[in-house]
Amino acid sequence: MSKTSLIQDYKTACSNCHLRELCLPVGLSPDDLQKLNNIVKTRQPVLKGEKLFTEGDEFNSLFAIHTGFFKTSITATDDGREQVTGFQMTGEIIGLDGIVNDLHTCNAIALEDADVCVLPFENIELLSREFPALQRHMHKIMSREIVRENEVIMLLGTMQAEERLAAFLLNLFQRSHMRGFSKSEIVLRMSRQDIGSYLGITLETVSRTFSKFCDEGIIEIKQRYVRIIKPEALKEIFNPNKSCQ
Amino acid sequence: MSKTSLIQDYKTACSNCHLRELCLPVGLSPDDLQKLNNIVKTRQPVLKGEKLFTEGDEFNSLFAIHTGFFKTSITATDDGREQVTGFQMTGEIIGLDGIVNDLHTCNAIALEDADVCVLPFENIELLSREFPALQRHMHKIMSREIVRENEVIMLLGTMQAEERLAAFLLNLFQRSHMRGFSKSEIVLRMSRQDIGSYLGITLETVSRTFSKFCDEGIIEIKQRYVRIIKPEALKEIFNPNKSCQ
DNA sequence: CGCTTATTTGAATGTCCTCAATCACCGTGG
DNA sequence: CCACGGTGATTGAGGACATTCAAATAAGCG
Repeated sequence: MSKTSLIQDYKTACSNCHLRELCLPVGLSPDDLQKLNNIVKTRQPVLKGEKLFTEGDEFNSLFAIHTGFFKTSITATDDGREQVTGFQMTGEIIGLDGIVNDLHTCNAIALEDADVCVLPFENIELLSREFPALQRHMHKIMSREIVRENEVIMLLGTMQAEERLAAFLLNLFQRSHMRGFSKSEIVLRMSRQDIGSYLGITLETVSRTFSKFCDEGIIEIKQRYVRIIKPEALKEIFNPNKSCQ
Repeated sequence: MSKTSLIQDYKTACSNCHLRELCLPVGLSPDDLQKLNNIVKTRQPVLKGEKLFTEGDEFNSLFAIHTGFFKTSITATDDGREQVTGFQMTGEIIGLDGIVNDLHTCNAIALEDADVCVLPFENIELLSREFPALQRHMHKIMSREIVRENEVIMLLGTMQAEERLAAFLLNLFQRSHMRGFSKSEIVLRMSRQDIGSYLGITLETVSRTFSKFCDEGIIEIKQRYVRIIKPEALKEIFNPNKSCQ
């Protein structure tokens, strides 16, 4: 075994990856866990601004984000309109949209330098047949994505700008906090344009709404640095009619 | 074997169901196909207006629509806002959102009298481990739902009212036509309120936009009956900048 | 046939968008 | 080190599209 492959084996082994609880928390015995290491083919770097995959690319693998931050987007076939469909961080899986037609139907772009674990889908299906716990986990991951998108649809269908931005911030901070970062401070990895696209509003409205929150003492914001001063106020904006029920 | 169970076996057998190509088109040998019949537990009627499941219900099964038409919706936790997340017709599978937390996270309501096949999820997982073709099919169904929701997000995030309604009509007619119905005529099963909720606009805007399409000779509409006169015009509205690219 | 609900249409209002200018930041090169 | 250009973000003013509120009409259901 070459030195290179030894290093790679070490680097890509799920069994001793500190992200496993986030990424593949299937309850397996230590022996079975070794087999799970076969699920990862390689670790692949993606530089900031680079595309991991694009609409129309052949689908072979899912990707688990080891480090870094991505956005996914789709573009209207005819005019060039872009719609950001999500932001993904450490431990999250991207590429699920590609399974149905063996083609990726969205773009995944790194918003900071990243490393992803390449999970060949054939491996996943093979191992899923062997390990019910892994099978169940894959089903849950897909279902979770469906539920997440349901929530985005709700946001886009019923909320106005301030509510959308409050929901966005709360969600981002919650996920960031789950990964061991501060509950109150964050550095946004995406532009105002990206936020606006995701929330179905213009970048100017994003900026104006941030400023409004700032004036009201709810957040502190300087460019991409955000600090939450009054989380309750954000939750109140997110659920405006709470007291009316 | 009692007469009842014989009838049920006959009624719910996938192997001789005329919808199989729509619902479970997995390439299996006749012998294997017999085993697939075990996937369906029962056939269950749902009357118009009844709920098949509700947010918070325990999740046990997916449902395949045998006959009928459903809407799925979610409601904001605090105020009562409803967001319609989709309309489902014959051959489509509902309930995928429930897998992740073993709880349904949306409501499924019959918009006309319906029959659904109850597919216990444990059966699906068991048979999926045995039949790679079924496993692959289930993955594709979930991925398809993710892609569908991506398209809804695009619609809600970037399109204006006329485009949304054009996209809605084209999608509905296409799916209806795939099931052997007319390419140009349809009877809507849902209210203007439901359409508006799905498209993120008010019922008044739905009505006004229908009237506008009517004035322009693109469609003919009388209450819930719709006839498409100029499908190209609808496609043009859906893709406004086609000629500019 | 009468009641209830769904749909259509109108007028006024409001939220967000568009267009435009200014400002802040970051990296580059002088 | 600082000036410079480019990109990203903020802010303002006017306008457009969709909403809200309201009334009238039509349709479905007992």
